[in-house]
Amino acid sequence: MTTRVRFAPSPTGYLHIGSARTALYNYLYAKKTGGKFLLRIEDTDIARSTEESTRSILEGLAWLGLDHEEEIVFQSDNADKHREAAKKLLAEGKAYRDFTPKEAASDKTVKEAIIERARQADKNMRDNPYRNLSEVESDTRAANGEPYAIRLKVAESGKTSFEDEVFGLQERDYSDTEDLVLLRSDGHPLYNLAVVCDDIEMGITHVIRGQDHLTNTHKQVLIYEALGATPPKFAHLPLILAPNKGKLSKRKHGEIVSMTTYRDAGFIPAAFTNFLALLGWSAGEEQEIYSMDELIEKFSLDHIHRSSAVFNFRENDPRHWTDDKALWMNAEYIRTMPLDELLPLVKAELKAAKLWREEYDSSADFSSQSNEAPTQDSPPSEGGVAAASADGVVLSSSRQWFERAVELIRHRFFTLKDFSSQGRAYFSEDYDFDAAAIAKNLTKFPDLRDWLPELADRFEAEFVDKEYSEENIETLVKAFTEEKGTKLGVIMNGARTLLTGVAVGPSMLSVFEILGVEKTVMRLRSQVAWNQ
RNA sequence: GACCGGUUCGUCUAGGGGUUAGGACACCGCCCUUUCACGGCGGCAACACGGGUUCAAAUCCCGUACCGGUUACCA
Repeated sequence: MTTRVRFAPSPTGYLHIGSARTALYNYLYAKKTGGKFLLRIEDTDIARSTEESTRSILEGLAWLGLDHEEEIVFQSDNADKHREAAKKLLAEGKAYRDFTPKEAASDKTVKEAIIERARQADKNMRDNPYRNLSEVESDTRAANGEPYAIRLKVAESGKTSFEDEVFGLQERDYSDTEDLVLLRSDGHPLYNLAVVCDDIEMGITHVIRGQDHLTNTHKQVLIYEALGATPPKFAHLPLILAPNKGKLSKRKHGEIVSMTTYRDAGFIPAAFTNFLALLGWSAGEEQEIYSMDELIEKFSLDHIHRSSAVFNFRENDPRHWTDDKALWMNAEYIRTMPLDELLPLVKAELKAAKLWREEYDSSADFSSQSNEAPTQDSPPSEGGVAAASADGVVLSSSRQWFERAVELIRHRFFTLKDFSSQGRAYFSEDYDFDAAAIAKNLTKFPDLRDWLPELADRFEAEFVDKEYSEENIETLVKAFTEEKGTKLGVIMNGARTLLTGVAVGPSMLSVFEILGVEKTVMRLRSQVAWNQ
């Protein structure tokens, strides 16, 4: 039997990080077993479900690359079938009509009422006066138009049990389970009934979902039994907690738990997926970087943890605004993933920041050069820019230049956003100067105000016909430094600040070279930073 | 309250009767270097507590504490 799993979010908000992980585990399990990963939107709560949420969730899944198979099932479309099932159970005497008037209450008071009720000691779950109403009276009252809900008639004694793939044997005494409502008095089916009916209908073999459904599962097992269906296998996932080990909620933690936040913050889907996979599961080895294929290969339900994980972040700390490990992993992907996979992502980021130039896509002005991306091993000084600049042309707009620039600057970046912020100076003349960099590298050495423009003159004169290579640049700058009787670092860091606007980055020789002599000269002469 | 579940460095985790309790992130230090959030080396840091079982317990059992989930005509 091929496995069929489903991710079944309720569309009441964006895709939550915990939901995303649930979706991922379902996906991994499906792929691992050669089964199918299905999607069902649980929109039976008409009041709270929105189309926008559905769209947002779909977007989140697409971003993560968790593509579902078959048609999306909208639970509300199956309401008739759910009603039928409830009626069938009613007819078979496995459920009964409850004529207790529905209490009109807002969400808030409902929650309070639950807590209130919970305070009371052991209540009898079978004390509903309508539980044993005669069939005749029940039918009569219904025929008279009296509103009623349909409740499952849970047996007086016995217990439900199922073997959870993660938590092991689960048992619950019937006396701890109330006669749950299957159908509301307004005729709308309730979650537990809808889930069971749909899972049966969709042929779901494994239900993989959050631990918060563990007690629901007992109720659902009861419904399966009443319906005469065999329950699927269940695997409950530990929860993801906030740093204070409390609930990680949309309300309290806002953006930090939304997938769109990570997409918009410049995360790489593969990196985030990798991070998520390790939050509650481990292959039992020391490897931490896994491609999707590796995750699929190594994933198994029995290595899912039983204890919840903390999603660690520090509020009001820009450097640790989200889980450090997620940040690290994203950086790791940015600096080590194959360049040709990174390039399109950088392109998208630059496009969004209006820094993209179509020339970066064409190799037209490099007819004699190969299209292959430079590897980390190949020294940059042998590349096309140097060769091209020998003709006195600065080709800072070609495909090859773009590839080299990305390769050069990616090593210190954490997110894709860094390419358009910290790395902005590589792609635009309109970049900002970091105040700390100015203070540390410029104003501390007032002489630089004269020296750097002077250095610009040297560059201009020297590289009229000489190759603009790192080697030649180094010779020139070193000579200049000695002449001024200062340290190389003073000149280099001053230049770095003017050329890139920031205090960190790759080797300055590479920076000079990648920017080309024209921009170098122009920026060394600029007084903009000095006037800030 | 009741029912259920959990507890290994700050965080993610490995280990499931005999380990100097391993790795990763974060943090700190040193090195490299023209700076640096790259890289290299190193350091700090954990078995919740109390009883048992056993020659031996982080590991098995019981209890306690703490944390979490559920307890809706929400999902």
